[in-house]
Amino acid sequence: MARTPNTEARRAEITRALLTVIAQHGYERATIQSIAAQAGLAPGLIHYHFKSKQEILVSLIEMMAGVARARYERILGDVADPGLRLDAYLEARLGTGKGAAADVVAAWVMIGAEAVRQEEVRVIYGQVVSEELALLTALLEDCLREQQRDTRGASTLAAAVLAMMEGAFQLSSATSAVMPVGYAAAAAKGFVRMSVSAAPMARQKGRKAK
Amino acid sequence: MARTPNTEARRAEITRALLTVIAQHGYERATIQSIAAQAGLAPGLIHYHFKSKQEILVSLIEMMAGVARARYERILGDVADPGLRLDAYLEARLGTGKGAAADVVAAWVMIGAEAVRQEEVRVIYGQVVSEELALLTALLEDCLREQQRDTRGASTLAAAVLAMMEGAFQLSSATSAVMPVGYAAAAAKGFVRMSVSAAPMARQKGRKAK
Amino acid sequence: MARTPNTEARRAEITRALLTVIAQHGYERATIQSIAAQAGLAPGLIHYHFKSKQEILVSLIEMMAGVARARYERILGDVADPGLRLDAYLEARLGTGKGAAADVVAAWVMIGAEAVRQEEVRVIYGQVVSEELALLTALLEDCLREQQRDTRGASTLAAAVLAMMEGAFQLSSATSAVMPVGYAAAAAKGFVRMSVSAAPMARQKGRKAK
Amino acid sequence: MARTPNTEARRAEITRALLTVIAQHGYERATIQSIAAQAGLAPGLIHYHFKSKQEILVSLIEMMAGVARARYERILGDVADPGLRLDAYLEARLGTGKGAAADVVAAWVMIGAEAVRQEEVRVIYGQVVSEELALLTALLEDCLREQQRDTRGASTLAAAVLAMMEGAFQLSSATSAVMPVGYAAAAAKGFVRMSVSAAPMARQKGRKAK
DNA sequence: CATGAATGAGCTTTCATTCAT
DNA sequence: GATGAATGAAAGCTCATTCAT
Repeated sequence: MARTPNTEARRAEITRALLTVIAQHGYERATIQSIAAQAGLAPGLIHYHFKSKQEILVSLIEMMAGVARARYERILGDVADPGLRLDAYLEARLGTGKGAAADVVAAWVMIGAEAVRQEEVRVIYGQVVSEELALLTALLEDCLREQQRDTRGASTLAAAVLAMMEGAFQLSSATSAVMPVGYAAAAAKGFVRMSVSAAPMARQKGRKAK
Repeated sequence: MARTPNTEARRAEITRALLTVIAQHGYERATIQSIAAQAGLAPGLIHYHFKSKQEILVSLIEMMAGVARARYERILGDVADPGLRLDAYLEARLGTGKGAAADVVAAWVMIGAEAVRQEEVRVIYGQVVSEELALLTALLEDCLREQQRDTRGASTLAAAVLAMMEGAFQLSSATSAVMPVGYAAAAAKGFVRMSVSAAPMARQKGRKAK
Repeated sequence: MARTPNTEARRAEITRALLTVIAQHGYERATIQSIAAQAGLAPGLIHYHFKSKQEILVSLIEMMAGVARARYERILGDVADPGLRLDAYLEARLGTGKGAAADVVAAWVMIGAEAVRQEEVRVIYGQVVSEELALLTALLEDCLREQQRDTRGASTLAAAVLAMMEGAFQLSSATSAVMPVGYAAAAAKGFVRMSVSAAPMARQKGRKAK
Repeated sequence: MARTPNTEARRAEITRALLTVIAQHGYERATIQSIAAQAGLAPGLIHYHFKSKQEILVSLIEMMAGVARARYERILGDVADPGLRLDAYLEARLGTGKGAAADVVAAWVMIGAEAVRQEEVRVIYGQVVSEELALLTALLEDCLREQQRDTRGASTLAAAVLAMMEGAFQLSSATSAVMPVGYAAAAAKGFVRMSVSAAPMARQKGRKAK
């Protein structure tokens, strides 16, 4: 008798539409009209499912974080060797498959810019970055530990790798043909490998440094 | 009754005002009114000196590029040793002095986002990035050459370092207290040093590789 | 499969919900959604039972008039003495029990404002006011007649008392702690008593003045 | 060289336009477009001179309060006798001259309704009502004192008279031809006169009751 | 050159009403 | 009867740009 709710599906559609539009025009220029057009919906419907435009943005960030999380779990579940796991991670993030997801990358860059000036976005963006940093730090610690090296530099190293990734996204989105193709994944892998090899050995008889 | 033309000075004032405003609010939200207020000028005067808001943005990018260029020439003029020159460069870009110029960094991040969606901005932004890439490549080649190493990987390495720099700007502007402090300069220096050391030796009697 | 029609009950629920919402937000801001929420019903149901939002307002005015009418009949039925009847009426309208019905008073004030600008509301509101005026006039005439006084000033006097009542509603709804507490009932009673006492005596042998 | 500011004049024009529109349509339906049209201005100009629609309303209330204040000072300055001053006041507020200012009365009624639901409006409205109450109380105290009567009931009496005035405004705006014409001024005068005469005498040898 | 008012298009958001289920 | 999604026409507000003074 009653109508079946479809809010979750609609919210997902609208969120996806924002991703597409934001990748091309940025958040400010992603008008409700354009989001609705992209989703094939009436403009008024957007605000039926979302209280504000900002809320769609929050939903998008959460969606992207969720997708990334799921992907890593899948990828990392298949590989046991720490070095290979790290390579797989970097490949997944920076590798050539990226071409298929240019709009995801561009959208992420736009979200990063929005985080600079909007408190609420900054908080959520910071959480996602934190999570990523923690994941990367853990992967690096595994590599270091395998080689009986001191793990204390892991988080700094992770931050540098994360910066390289974010910068690669930025430059690939904002410049055309300026940057050498495919440099990022190789460079990041090399950076990590060299850094791990250069890390000091853990103290012989000590337990893990706290 | 002849007036001293002050157009150039006014343009510079307005351009600097845009830098301040854009760092806080982004380009879209940097209204003519707010730029004028920041510069202490009447709103109507802005469009006397600039044809459009976009033109101020272009002027800002050029100003930032010019300032950077001047600074590097000064810094690099004092140092002869290639390794030290590179260190000086990275320190200047990523070092602790950056705190004093947080708004410059934030403005640059905003400009980068604007480049994603505006053709004209993208072109100029790309030129600046290209220049930076060329400078960094040259610095790296000097280092490699000094150690009789093959210089062919220089531009790829430069791209990776540039990405790390841009990413560090982004993350420092968009997150608070998420990233370890001061990681970027040290990491970039280490990355460069290791990469140079790991580069293959140039062929002994060969001419420069084409 | 025959359903028990519950339209009348539903209409009453919705009408009561409008009273609550209108008291807080006024008629314009009393959205269908908020009325439905207040009534615990689905939004779509409102327009099943009412053709338009305006129709709910009309229903509310009629309901309030009906409630008032029923109350007066009950109150006035118990008292025989004209002076006491008038006092009972004024007490019922302006007395301290009013606190319990602050939302009824506020809603009535909002309806009064709506009457200023909507022809249809004005007509119904005018009918209710007319009825009240007639009732009050009759009560006053009884008092005057009991003291063998001329009843011709009754309707003017009634109008003044009605104005005082409406104004007291307005001021109690729109100001906090500005007006002395409980002034209205006492003042109105005093006004009426003095006015009745001051009215000229009816001509001895005359029939009732028409 | 510079353009002469005309903001104050424009603000006054816009405020006057709101008065006219609000009298006909209420505050909610007084759209920026309609206010601009009434004032003969471009819609965008409204928000150049006022930050928000609400701010125009505040300006209107202040203007009305100012006008009333000025009028009373003029009227009351000419008359010395307390009883005549009170009559002059009531005549000015409720008398037949009111017809010329029907829109002022209607606007005031609409503002009163707005005060019920908007905190900010309620505060300002309350201040104006307070002022009026104080003025009326002072006038009444003068009358009572002249007759050596106790002045303690003045503020309650003033409140009742004020309520009668506000109610008369309401009923004259919201009903057509329901209320007897011109009842209000006469009734209020009578009410006041009787009340003053009925007030207890001040204690013989006492100084003025505090 | 300088000023500040003026313009109008476009934005997000609200909402009465309709309708498929 | 009942539900909740869908629609589209405003609404208030912002703002780059223009222009009279």
